[in-house]
Amino acid sequence: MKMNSRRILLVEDDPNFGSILKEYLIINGYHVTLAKNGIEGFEKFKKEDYDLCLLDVMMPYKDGFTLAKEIREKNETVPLIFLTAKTMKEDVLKGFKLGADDYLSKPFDSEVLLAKIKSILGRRVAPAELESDEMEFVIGKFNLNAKLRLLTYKNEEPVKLSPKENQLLRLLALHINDLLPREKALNKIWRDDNYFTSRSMDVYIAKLRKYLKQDDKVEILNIHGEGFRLVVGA
Amino acid sequence: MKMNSRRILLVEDDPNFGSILKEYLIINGYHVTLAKNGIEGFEKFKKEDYDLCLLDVMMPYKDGFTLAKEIREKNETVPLIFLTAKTMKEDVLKGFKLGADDYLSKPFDSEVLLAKIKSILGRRVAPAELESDEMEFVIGKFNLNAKLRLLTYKNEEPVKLSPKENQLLRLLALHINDLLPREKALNKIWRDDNYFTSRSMDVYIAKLRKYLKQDDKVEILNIHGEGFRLVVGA
DNA sequence: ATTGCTATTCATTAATTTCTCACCTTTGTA
DNA sequence: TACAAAGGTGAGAAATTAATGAATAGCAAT
Repeated sequence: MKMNSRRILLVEDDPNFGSILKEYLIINGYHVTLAKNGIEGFEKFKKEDYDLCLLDVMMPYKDGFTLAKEIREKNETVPLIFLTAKTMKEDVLKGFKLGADDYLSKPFDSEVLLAKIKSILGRRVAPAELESDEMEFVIGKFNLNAKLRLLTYKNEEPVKLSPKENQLLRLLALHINDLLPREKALNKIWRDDNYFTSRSMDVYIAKLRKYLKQDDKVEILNIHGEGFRLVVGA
Repeated sequence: MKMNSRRILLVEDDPNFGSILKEYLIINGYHVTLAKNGIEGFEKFKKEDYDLCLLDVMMPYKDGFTLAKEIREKNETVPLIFLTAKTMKEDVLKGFKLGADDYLSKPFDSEVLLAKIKSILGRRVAPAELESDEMEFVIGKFNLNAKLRLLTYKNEEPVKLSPKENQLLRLLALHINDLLPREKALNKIWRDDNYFTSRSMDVYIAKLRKYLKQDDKVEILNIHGEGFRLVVGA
């Protein structure tokens, strides 16, 4: 499929419509979190970074506008698209005032929604991706270019890293000499946390250790039950 | 009221509707140029820079889509909003593919239009994101003249490139030695991003590699899952 | 209608990446 | 010490993504 994986927060109280829409968006390469009301929506929004929010307007407990206002307080720029049953002009204008990027009346065509999402995300510069956009690291005698996924030892030929190897090493480098909690890496890179993904991560640690073996000042230590630590000795 | 009088090109064949809309936008602080058909619209577009284009779809001589295509050839980023009487899904999708930022069905509410215009102009990104207009490149022993679409090796006869070949090679050259993300190329050149356009791009990469084969210091490398990299060796 | 160029689609094959599992070692703790 | 949980690692299988020739479709200008 696509590595696209922009994160979308979908807040929709109708469980049927919500899960169908969620599926549709997932099929089209997005990473979707579904919340079934405004309260839950705001909780999820605070927990993770999203590239776009799709908000139903009519919801119990907390309507889409109130939610939008709260989201705007936390984040000035995240694009918002409102979904609404009725097409009332006042509502539309209210939505735009809250910083909506678009407005769709239900029932709407899913392809049109997709086109709008693409249009909005397409012209964004940097998505709410990683905590830092640092892409070059010095790790002992190694040099990591995370953008090109190249690991270079001294002046030798660079080694090509796979996406996962690259992300993991970059994350370790961001925490250099410090603990990188297992859970954090699993959430950031695998976006999932179960027995198998955890083992998968161990496999990647093994691969990285093999790459880093050339410089014996550099090693990846395990902290039992906690995570890993990339250390660069004196 | 507003000191940053943004320029809007309005192309609308109905003179009544056109001038009313024009007035309305002017009252709201925009600088508006009205063209009464596609031909005239394109003439005006070439003459001046605009911040946004409002295009009627159904027009005599030259419809809004054709005009949009021509505008896109000149300018990859200017926001386009289509105005249309009929709301046909195919039309909407076609519009988005041409790089529409939005789509409004007549009759629409002028305040809604205004809100959308504000929304679109408000989130425009800084010039950093604006592509350079560089048209001549040195790529190892090759020379690319992107304006004339000619690729020359040393002093040999230039090879004529097709439009797509040319755009792709130019984009690679703009990112020379650096990553050109697949998605970026697909959005810029194909304005769409699906399995088939992606394969199509691969085909073009193959063609370019064939052209560039003469200089073995020049190659297009793939970064699996990310994109391509035009490298010029030492 | 025909030609010529351009672009897309398709079919294969190849390369890369990720996941899973088996079996072994280490660590923490009762 | 002994047991359970956590970690280390090699070896494929499974899935994804890319390379590329060839057929097909589109389109503008004879």
